[in-house]
Amino acid sequence: MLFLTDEQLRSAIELLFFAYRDFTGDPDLILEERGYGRAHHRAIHFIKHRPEITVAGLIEMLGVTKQSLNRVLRQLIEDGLVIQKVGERDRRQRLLSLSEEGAALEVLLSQPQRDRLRQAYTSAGPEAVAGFREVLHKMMNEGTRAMVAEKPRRK
Amino acid sequence: MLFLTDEQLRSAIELLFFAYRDFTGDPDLILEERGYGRAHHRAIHFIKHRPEITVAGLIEMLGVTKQSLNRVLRQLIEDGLVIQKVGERDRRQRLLSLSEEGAALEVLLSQPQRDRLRQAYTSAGPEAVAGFREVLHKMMNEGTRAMVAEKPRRK
DNA sequence: TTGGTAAGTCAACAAGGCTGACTTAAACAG
DNA sequence: CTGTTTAAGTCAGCCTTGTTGACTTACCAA
Repeated sequence: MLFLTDEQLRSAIELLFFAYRDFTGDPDLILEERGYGRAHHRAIHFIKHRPEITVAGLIEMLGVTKQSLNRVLRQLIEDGLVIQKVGERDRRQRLLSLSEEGAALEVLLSQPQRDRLRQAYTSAGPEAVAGFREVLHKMMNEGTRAMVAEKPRRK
Repeated sequence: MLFLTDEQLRSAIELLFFAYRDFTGDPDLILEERGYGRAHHRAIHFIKHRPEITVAGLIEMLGVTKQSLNRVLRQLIEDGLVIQKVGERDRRQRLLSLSEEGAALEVLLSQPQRDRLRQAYTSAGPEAVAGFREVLHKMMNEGTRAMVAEKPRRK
């Protein structure tokens, strides 16, 4: 298999490193203006796309500890970007969603990332995109795979 | 363009997040045993594949400050994994390369990542791989693109 | 000989991970 | 009803890895 040389694999490691670095670098300027970091961005992203997610659910998505998440979540709630609602089925739960202000920030933060992807996708074409998605999908751990929602969902 | 829906772009953001997380998670166990972190891994990777790189060159690749790199580089040199050689053309330069021990650790660290890629590549097939690489390439910033060496090189 | 450059270092700080211990409130099992 | 488990939140302390700023030493080059 010619496409599986050590050199191919090595350069894929670097491709991932550089592409991911540039990709995540985009929102940092906006975040910094508001005194937030990447951890805030990640929380905002998942709350946006999985409204009414529980704290435990968010912890699982992000793969961090409760204490680590709590630090950024507390700020976001205090600043009025994230809204907590007591669970109806289980009143111990706090269901999380974005306020209008929070949703606005999410759009602002993801805009440069979507622009970057759109440009790369357009230039590479649909078949390349399908391959891109397929490889990324197959790179994930078994348990992780289920976390990529193909359509927005609650939990 | 049907493949450029907002939903497609959003799920690509998550695909990248999860795939990259699992991908970089692999070597962490090995690193921890030796008291190293990801920063050490990155330095080792680039020194391995660009032997005789200068300190300034490495700083540029990694996109970190001299002080930040120095902390991990100092350890690696003290531990005998990285070797410094005074530059011949310019004696102010310190040319970096891995000792045998350092090279052995590099192999150990990159093994799970190569395994993961090989498995994903094999399962997805050559055309998907080509698309994967193309999109990643086009996602990078202009200036970053030149840093992915297609063949191992010095500098 | 002088000015710029490569490397290295010290100090201080911040973000964002972690563990461990503990509280409160609610759900659940018996 | 009682006791246990669970969801969330908090405090304290630690680590890694990034940052700025200031400064030294050695070397190159004009």
